[in-house]
Amino acid sequence: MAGGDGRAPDALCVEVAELIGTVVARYHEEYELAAAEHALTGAQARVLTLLSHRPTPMRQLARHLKCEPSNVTGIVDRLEARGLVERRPDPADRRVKVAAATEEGHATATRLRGELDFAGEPLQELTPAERRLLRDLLRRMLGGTAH
Amino acid sequence: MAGGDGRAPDALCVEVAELIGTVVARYHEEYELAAAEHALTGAQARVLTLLSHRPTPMRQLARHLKCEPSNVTGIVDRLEARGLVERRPDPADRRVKVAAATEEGHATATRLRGELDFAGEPLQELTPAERRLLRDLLRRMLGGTAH
DNA sequence: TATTGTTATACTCTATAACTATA
DNA sequence: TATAGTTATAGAGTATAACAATA
Repeated sequence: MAGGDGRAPDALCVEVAELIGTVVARYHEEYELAAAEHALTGAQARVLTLLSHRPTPMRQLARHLKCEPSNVTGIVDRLEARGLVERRPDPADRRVKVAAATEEGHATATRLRGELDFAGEPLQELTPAERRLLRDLLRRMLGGTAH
Repeated sequence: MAGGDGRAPDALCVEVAELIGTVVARYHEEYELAAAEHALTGAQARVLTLLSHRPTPMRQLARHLKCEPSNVTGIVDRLEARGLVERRPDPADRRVKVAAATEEGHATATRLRGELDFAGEPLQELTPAERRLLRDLLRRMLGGTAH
């Protein structure tokens, strides 16, 4: 951490950190709001979004969400009860269950994606050149591990 | 939202949106991790941080957290049980209870703050001029409502 | 009457541990 | 024996509704 190794806390860094905090807060607000409009929780919306990209075994889903596999059981249960997701067997390994979005699940995910385009509106405030600048700065900040 | 009003989804905007998503995810990871090191949940850490700035009535705390007042009762209960927070009467209105960090609460909040300096490390990747650039871009993006 | 805080209730998310069926 | 998924359990956060004390 900055300031934890003897450097004085830099006012500019603090301000940027606060701005990022604001971005994070607003991102979450919009995410939860958009999910709620489809009667989904944040966790359910995240799983549905993942599954709308590709069918995924339960275990792998847990790794993506960085939570225990037992949690995924419940989340997928609730999505399945609403007909948005289904469990399919894996022909190659009968232990594995592959969660996949149903047709209705895909439709919901698509509508969700449109509403979840957090950065879309704020980014209209910037010119294309500024967006490229922002992209490059964020890339540098996040280092090689991003993407 | 971009693309929701007829505009074609812009690859650059999508990329920036994904980068921001990465920032948000990393921010939360670090926040929860730092909180957990003090055996605090995210919500408890947020309340303790708020109270370390200033004592706050329960109702106002709920508004800050954007949740129902009944939730705050439980969070403050658990912080109070650990001696990090206390409830004080408001001399001006006997209905009000003012939650305040204890001495130990302030100490914990201070240690937490050092570890929570999310942007500190990543920002070291940027030059001071780049940091100013990033600050200005974020300010423009967030518009007048930030801060 | 309106407001503050709490209680009671129900649901979701979370981790841990034990279980089953496969491998 | 190891792995994939589930169940059981317990704790925490959340919203809703009803309540007591105070304004």
